[in-house]
Amino acid sequence: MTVTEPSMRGKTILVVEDEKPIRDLLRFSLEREGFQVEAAEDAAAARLCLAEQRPDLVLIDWMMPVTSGLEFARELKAAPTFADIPLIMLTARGEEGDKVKGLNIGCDDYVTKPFSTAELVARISAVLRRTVPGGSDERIEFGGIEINVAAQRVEASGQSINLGPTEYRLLHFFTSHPERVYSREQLLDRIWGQNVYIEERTVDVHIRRLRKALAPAGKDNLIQTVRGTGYRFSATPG
Amino acid sequence: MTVTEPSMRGKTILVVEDEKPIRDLLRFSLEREGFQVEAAEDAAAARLCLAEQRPDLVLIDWMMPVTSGLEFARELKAAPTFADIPLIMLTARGEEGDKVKGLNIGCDDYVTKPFSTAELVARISAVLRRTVPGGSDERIEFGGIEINVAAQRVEASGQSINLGPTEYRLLHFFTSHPERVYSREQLLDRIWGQNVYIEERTVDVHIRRLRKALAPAGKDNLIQTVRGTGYRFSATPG
DNA sequence: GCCGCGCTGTCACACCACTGTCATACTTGG
DNA sequence: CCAAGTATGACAGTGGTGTGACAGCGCGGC
Repeated sequence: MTVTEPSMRGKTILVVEDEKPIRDLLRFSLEREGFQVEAAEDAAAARLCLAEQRPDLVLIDWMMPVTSGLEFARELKAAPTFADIPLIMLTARGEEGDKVKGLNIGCDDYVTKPFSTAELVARISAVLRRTVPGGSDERIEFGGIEINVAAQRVEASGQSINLGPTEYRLLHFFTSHPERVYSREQLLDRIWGQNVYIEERTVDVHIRRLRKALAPAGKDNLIQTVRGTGYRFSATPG
Repeated sequence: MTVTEPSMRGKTILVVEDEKPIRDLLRFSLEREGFQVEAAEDAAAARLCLAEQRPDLVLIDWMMPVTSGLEFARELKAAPTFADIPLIMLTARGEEGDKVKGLNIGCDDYVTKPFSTAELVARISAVLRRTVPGGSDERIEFGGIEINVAAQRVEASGQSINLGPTEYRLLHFFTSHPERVYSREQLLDRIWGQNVYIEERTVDVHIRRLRKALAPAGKDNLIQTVRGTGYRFSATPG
């Protein structure tokens, strides 16, 4: 029985799990649902997979030797290239809840062991569904700003723009979602990650840093403030 | 005490629940948090509500006579107009299969009964938070005024209109409820939110500000004064 | 190890758009 | 023409936003 809808089929999932039986179970269940599965037994192997192919979702076991799942998750979220890949963690019962949430990584969901494969698949589908299609494009252009995603390089009005990781991700998000208002809260969710506890005003600061970086190219006015709501990236002024 | 942040205030929630006590409890708890609540006791009534007003979120009880919650959820997600409205299901404890089916249909979260209202509100807020306004490029048009909900932008007669937050909400309300008189009190309730102590005359002032903003486009006459009653938004003069 | 550097999140302060209220002028219906 | 209802302009307070500064952190070089 395959409950997964067509849009999920062919999505690649990277499974990071040290115990072989569980790893095999996961691979079996997920492949039966039509997912493409890459499996890694530790963080090192996972890094190799990531270098080779960008998965659509990463599934990480909380308990792992050498580099723990938490550390690896943090590592992923710190890397601008991978930070926007959705993340699901496998935790043992009892580790869940406040303890996990307090740890400030931005993962998208938790599944507690023991889990039913049906629930796991359902949650994976749910996360993938709300993850917007864009992301792994080679090149993005909007309003005279050009982003070379592979090289993580930004150009505006012919000149090259130097950005910190967060500002890069902000701009990347904006250029792929223009002409829409986003609240500070939504920006935190989508750029810093879900379940991350950061002051809303911090968004303002990064907006300002991004504007400052875009100013020399005269592109800072693309970021518009919508008072009482949030920010909007748009080509038309006003 | 209201824990809900301002951005949530005024959001409309459609509650579909057949048992009256629970329905009343939900209405009470949600309204206390500043949500606008529409309640329906079965799928048929819910369809009526949907036809009249588009809610920001739908809360469906799993167990319902005639059309089950699952069926109704599926129906919603199949309709292009409503598919992007976030959905939360109320399920009985232990029905893990329900959870899975729900998530597979595309519902955004589920809450198991018995639930604490605090948890319910938290989950509703979480879902609303990550929902972008105007999910499917929603556009409202009336009498030559065009509102781009996603971008929170207004155009009239080709020119762009700049509005403050309150005027925007006013216009948004009017364009989605045209050809009908609203008293100052009703407008205060629906735009400022209930339980707010504000002079009724204040409505006049904001009406005037909105008219002023629409005047350059010649659209200020769409807002009509109904002496002794309130205001009406209408295309036909008089 | 120690240092310097870049990046991050937070704060305090300043500014100004927006808000709610009032006083006054105007309109309407009886 | 009067009384009640509404439009309008002005105004002070509020709160949302811009901005510079700063301490903590991770990292690479020395």
